[in-house]
Amino acid sequence: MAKKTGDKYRAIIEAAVKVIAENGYHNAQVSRIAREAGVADGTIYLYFHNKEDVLISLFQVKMGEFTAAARQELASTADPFERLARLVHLHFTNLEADRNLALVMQIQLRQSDPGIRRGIAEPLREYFHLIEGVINYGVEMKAFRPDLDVRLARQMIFGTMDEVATCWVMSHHPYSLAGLSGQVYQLLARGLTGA
Amino acid sequence: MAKKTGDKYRAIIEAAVKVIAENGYHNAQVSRIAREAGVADGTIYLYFHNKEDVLISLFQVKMGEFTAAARQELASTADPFERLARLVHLHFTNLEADRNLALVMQIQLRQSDPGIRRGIAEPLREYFHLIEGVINYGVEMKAFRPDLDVRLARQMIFGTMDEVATCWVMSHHPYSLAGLSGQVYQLLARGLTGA
Amino acid sequence: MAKKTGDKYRAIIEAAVKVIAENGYHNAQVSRIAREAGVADGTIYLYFHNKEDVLISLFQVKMGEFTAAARQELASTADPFERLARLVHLHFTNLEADRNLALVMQIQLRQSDPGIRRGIAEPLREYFHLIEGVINYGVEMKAFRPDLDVRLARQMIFGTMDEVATCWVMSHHPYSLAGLSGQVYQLLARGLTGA
Amino acid sequence: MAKKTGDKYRAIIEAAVKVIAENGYHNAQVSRIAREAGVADGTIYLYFHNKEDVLISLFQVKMGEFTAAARQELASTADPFERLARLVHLHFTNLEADRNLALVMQIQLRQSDPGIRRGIAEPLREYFHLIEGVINYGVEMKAFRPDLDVRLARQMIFGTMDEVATCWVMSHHPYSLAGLSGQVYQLLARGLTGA
DNA sequence: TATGAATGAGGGTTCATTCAT
DNA sequence: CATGAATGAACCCTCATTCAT
Repeated sequence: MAKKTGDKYRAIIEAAVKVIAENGYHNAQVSRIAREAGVADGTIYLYFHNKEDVLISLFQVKMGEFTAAARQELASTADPFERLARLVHLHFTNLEADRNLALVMQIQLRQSDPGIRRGIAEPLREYFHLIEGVINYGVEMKAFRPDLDVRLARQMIFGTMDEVATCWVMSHHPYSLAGLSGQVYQLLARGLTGA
Repeated sequence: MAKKTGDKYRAIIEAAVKVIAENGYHNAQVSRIAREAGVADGTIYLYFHNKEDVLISLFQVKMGEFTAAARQELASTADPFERLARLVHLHFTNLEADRNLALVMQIQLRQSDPGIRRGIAEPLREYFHLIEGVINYGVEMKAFRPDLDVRLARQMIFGTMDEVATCWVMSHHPYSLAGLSGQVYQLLARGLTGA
Repeated sequence: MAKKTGDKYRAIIEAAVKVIAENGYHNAQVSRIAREAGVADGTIYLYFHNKEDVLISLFQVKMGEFTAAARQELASTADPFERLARLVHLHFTNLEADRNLALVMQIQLRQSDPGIRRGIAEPLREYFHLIEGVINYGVEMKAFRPDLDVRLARQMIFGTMDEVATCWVMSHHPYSLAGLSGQVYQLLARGLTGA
Repeated sequence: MAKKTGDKYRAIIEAAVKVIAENGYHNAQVSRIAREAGVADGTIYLYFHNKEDVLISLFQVKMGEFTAAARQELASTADPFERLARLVHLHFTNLEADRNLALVMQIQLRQSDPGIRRGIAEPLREYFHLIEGVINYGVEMKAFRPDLDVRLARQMIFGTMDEVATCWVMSHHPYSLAGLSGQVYQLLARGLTGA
C-alpha cells in the first residue's frame, strides 16, 4: 500500500495540482482528481494513504524538487549577494513557471488542518534551512551584518517573498513576478547590511 | 436579520475566537460556538448570515478595531522611523495580547474558501493602506529612499511581520513576540533606507 | 387564547391567503404572514392555535361563506336544472373573483398533512352535502334519473368542477372560468339524466 | 450520477411507495426509505438527484407503466363505449391493486411544491392525451356528441375518476373501487352522449 | 392585548474510503 | 495492480413557537 513511485503516482500528483487550482481545495473531490488522472477512485488509495496524503505528497514532491534545484544553483556562486539575488529570482521564477502550482502553493495549501500543516512542515523547514544557509554564508563572508538574528532574517526573506508571491497570484492584472526579483533583492539586501 | 450589534453579537464573536482557536475552523461546529456564547444555535443566525459570516465578521471587527487604534497611535508622532517602529510594535503587541485571536488570525483565517477570502480582503486592504501611509510619509520626509516601490515595501513590511507572527503562534516554546519588534524594526528600517 | 373574531383575525386570514398564494405553502412563514397582516409574530398565536390552524381556519371561513351564500342562492329557484346550473356557476364565479384565493384553494391547500386534511374535511363535507341536496332534489322532482347513486353523482359533479378549476388556475393563458359554466353544466346534466 | 435503472433503483422506488404511504411525504426521511430498500443512505443519491426526485421518478415510472398498459389495452377494442368503460375500469383496477401506491398517488403526491408539480406534469399530460384520444375516437365514430369540447370532456372524465378514487382511499370503510367502474362509466357515457 | 427576540429540534446531502470482483 | 459501486458518518440551517416585557 502507498507505493510512492510510478507513472500513476506522478499522474495523480499532477492531476491534483490541476484540479485543486481550478476548483479550490474544498471542491477537489478525490473522484475528480482520479478522473483527471485517468485512474479509478480506488487506485488513488494504492498510491496514497488518504486525500490529505495526496496534498502533502504534492507539496513534498514539488517543494523538494525546488529546494534541491535551488541548493545546486546557489552553490555555483561564491558571492553572498549573488546567492541572495538568485534565491529570490529562483523563488519567483519557479512560481511563475506554473501558475496552477503557484495557486495551490500560495492559496489552496494554506489550510488550517493540523495534518496538512504537519506534513508541510518538514519540506518547508528544509527550505528555511536553505535560506538560513544563505544568511549564514553572508555573515561569515562579512557581507551581511554580524549581529543578524538568523531566524528573524530568514523570516523577513521568506515572509517578503511569500507575500509578494501571494499578491501576484491573487492579482487580476497580469504582470511578471520574476521581474520584481531585482527590487525585492535590493530591499532585502539593504535590510541585511544596512547603514 | 443579521443585526450586527449588541451584547450577543460580541459574545458570539468572542466565543467563535475561542472555539475556532481550540478546534480549528472546520471542527468549530456552530452548536459549539453557540454553547460557548451561552445562546441557542438559532440565535447565531439572528446576528450572522451563516457560519462563514461569523468568521468574516470576527476578522472585520478585530481588524477594524486594530487598524483604527493603530491609525490614531501612529498619528501621534511625527518621526517617520518612530512610526514604523510603532507599527511593528502595535502589530506584535496586539497579537500577543490574545493568543486565541492570534491563532485564528494567523492560522485559521488562512482558508482558501473564496467567500472568506473576499470578506477578509477589504479590512486587510485598509491595513495595507495604513502601512503604505507610513511608507509614503517616510519618503516625503526624506527619511526613506526616494526610489522605493511603495507596494513592494508594504509587502516586505507586512510579509515580514506576518511571517514572524505565524512562526510565533506555531512555536511550541513560548517567547515574547513583542520583544522581537525592535529587531524586526531594525531589519525593515534598513531595507527602507539602506546604503 | 385563540379568539376567533375581530379585525386582526380577518387581517391574518387575508394576509395568509396573499402570502401563501404568492410564495407557496412552504415559503409562507408565520413571520411573513404576520408582517403582511401588520401584526407581530406572537399576535398570530393570540388568534390561532398554530400555523396549521391558520390554514384550516382560512379554509373554514372562506368555504363556510361560500357554502352559506350558495345555499341561499340555490333555494331561490325551484327548477332542479336551474339549481345545478347555478351551483356550477357559483363555484366558478367564486373562484374567479379572487385569484389568490383560488390558488390557495386549488393548489396550496392540497397538502397531505393529516391535520390539514382533517380540518378541511368538515367544511368540505358540508359543501358535499349541499351538492347532494341538489341531486336529491332533482331526483325527487323526477328531473334526474331515479337510479342515481347520490354519492357517485356528487363525486362526478365536484370532481369535474374541481378539475376544471384546477386546470384554470394552473393555466398560463388567461381565460374566463365562469364562461365555462354553461358547457360544464350541460355535460353534468346529461350525465344525471341521460338517454 | 442518477443512474435510472437497475435492481436498486426499483427497490428504492418500491421502498419509497411504502414509506411515503405509511408516513406521508414530509415524514418520509431519506434514511427510512434507504433502510426499507436495504441500501445505505448515500446509495439513494447514486440513483436519484434528491428526495424530490425520488417522488417524481416514482410517479413517472408508475404512471408511465400504467399509461403504456392502458394504451395497449384500449387499442384492442374498436367500440368507443367499450374503450371508455375499459379506461375507467383500468384506472380503478390499477389503483385498487396497490393500496400503498394509491395512497401516494391520490394523497401524498398532491404537494404544492413547484418542483414536484413540474415533474408530475409531463406523465400526467400523456395520460390526459390518452383520455382525449378516447374522446376524439368516440366523436369520430359518431358515438359521442359532435359538439363536445374535448378538454372539458377530459376534465370531466379525469376529475370524476380522480375524485371517486380519492374518496375511496380516504374512506375508513373498505369497499371495492373497481366495483364502481360500471356506474361511473354510465354517468360519464351519458354526459358524453346525452339526450 | 401586543410584542419580537430567543429558542432548539430535526433531516437532507456530500464525499472520503472500502472491498468484492 | 486496478476498478467503481456502495457505504454511512457528520453538520449547517430553518422556522414554528414561546414568554418576559
